[in-house]
Amino acid sequence: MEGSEGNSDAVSPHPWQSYNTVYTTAKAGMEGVDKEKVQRVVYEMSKGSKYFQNEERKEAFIKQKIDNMRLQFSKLSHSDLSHYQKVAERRILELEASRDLSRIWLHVDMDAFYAAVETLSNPMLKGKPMAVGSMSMLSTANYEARKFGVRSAMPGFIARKLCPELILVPTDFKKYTHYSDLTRKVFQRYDPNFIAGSLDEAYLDITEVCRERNVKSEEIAQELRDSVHEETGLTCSAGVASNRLLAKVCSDINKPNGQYVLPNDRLAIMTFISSLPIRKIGGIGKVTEHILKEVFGINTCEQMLDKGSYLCALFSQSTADFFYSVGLGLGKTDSPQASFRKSISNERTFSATEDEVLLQKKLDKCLVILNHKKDEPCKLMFAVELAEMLSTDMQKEGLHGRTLTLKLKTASFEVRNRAVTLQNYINSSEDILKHASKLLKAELPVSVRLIGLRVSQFNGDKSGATPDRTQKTITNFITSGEANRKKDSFSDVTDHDFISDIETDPSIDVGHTSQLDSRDPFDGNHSLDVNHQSCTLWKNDGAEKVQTSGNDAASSHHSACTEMLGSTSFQGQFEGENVNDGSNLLEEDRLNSCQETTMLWLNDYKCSLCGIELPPSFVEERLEHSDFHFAEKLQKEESSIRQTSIPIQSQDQKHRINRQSKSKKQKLSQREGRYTPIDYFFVKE
DNA sequence: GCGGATCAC
DNA sequence: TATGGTGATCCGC
Repeated sequence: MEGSEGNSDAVSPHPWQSYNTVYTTAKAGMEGVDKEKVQRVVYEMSKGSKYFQNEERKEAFIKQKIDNMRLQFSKLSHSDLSHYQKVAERRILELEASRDLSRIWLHVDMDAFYAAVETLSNPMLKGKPMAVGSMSMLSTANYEARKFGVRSAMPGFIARKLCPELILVPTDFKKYTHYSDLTRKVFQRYDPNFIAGSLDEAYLDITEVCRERNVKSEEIAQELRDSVHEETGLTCSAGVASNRLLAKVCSDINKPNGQYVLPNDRLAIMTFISSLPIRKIGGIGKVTEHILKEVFGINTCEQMLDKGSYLCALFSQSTADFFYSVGLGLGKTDSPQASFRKSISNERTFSATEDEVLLQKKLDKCLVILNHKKDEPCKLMFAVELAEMLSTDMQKEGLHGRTLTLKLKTASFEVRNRAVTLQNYINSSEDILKHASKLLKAELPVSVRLIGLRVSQFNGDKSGATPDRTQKTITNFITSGEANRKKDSFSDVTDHDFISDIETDPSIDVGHTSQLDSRDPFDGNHSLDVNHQSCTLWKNDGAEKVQTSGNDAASSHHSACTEMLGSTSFQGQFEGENVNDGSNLLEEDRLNSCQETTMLWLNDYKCSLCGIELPPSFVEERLEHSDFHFAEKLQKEESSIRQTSIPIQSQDQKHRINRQSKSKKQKLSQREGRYTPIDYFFVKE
């Protein structure tokens, strides 16, 4: 399958057309963009990269999924179809009966928020194409830049190709938080229980305001937007509708600096929904859109109802319900009290470009900490750092969890998760590290570009023990909005189970509105964002105290961590390293490494390759250091071979990856690969 | 309970 | 040179 893709690449005169990126989907500010050109540039810049290859792999997987569904689809008999037709009709009627037109929801969305804030603080940027982020990743772009096809989540180096004049501004999260706070003070005046979706958007139930002041929702929206502009200097867009799903769609319609009101009228809603592309709906992303289009020919929300019988035939009930509710324009209308986090995590991608000197400094620090930390192997450095950061974060919120998940992203962008559920609840860095190490060691050797740790199943989280709370009738399901499958869908879970945790945590006020999503996803310095990681109360001004108190500590901790993290050479260690766990399996590697060592150390303490000095007593450390050079050497050789490698080899790699991720047995066979000499390093991912 | 995938921001 | 981080949910085992 991958081979045929390669062929079509060579044959097709426009190969970029088949490279499906998310960058050309219709979004605000993308009108009039030469999509063909954007597609071509993105393709040209990506072609051949590890990232690109992984995208192709995923694409092939989705195609297979689509083929499978088509097959299932074609197998449906007439009697099947008539049966499903009845089921669908009944379901749709039930959902229709749950329609609630009594509330008025407003969705506010700041226009190009980060970019707009940066322009406020530096007026020189005004009118020029600009984006916030780095050469690796953009968080947002202003409207001048969007004209060139520059988009959020696009790597900066591709954006520069599309728009050579593009100005890149690094993220400054403190600034965005400050302005976000200002906007929220305005929101609060209209709905004290507003839902902060992220730093730059919020949902407000303006039913009461409209009623009390006897004003139209349209005027409220205009007034709110004017207030936001007056108090921040920033523009925003708003959408008003009978539920949150529709309000969100509406806020996008007249963006930027505009608004759209959809009346609380069934006919108006059905008309509005009828021609709406499904991709506009929150929860329907690239893949779902693709599947629905390719398998059922569904492009608009209305068609969700037309093809209702197929949907309930091939999807689960909850998924089909979601699709139907989209077709009917139904959404959440309730005001959730609070939502509690269900997991906490920490992950880091290692930069591939690392200065040699910097690298050495890191290694030195590694050794210091290594010594301090007793016997922790050097290559678990990343895990050490992550565990410490995670533990710190957990302690800030008084969280204890019993499930630990290790996330790895290999050099070929394949993502793997490995989890354990423990008897006891943990939150110390030592405990986290102990179990993370086990999980990690079981995966070695592997070349990784990212490591992540996540803890879930918190002490006091009884959601699994009270399934009756989440088991609802179909009517409840829709009216409470769970059919939307969106993040606060469990907001109706009562909070009595969490009280013990909350009360012991000084940083959390009872009755708070949580903002789990407020962390800046793109900010390299995101650790600064302590306040948004914990639950913040917007009903109280006390939240601000929490913010400032956490920042400094996190900041200094972070800077120490970033210096530690991220180097190609360390990645190499994950491949060629020798874990000091006494395992016989590893002994051979260790011997090899010792031979290297004797060649390496001058007068028993000075490295002949880089000059670092490690006292004779630092036996383990010197061994690790040797491994480092050894891995480095291997990697250099590997990359030089890869540069001249032929496509067949990468095919081979893919097969190995696929096999290996299939079962645990395969993982064992991979481990046996340790006995294979050098060329082993060239074929694994 | 685990792991892969999808989605949002 | 170079394609992120955090959290949630669903599905199939």
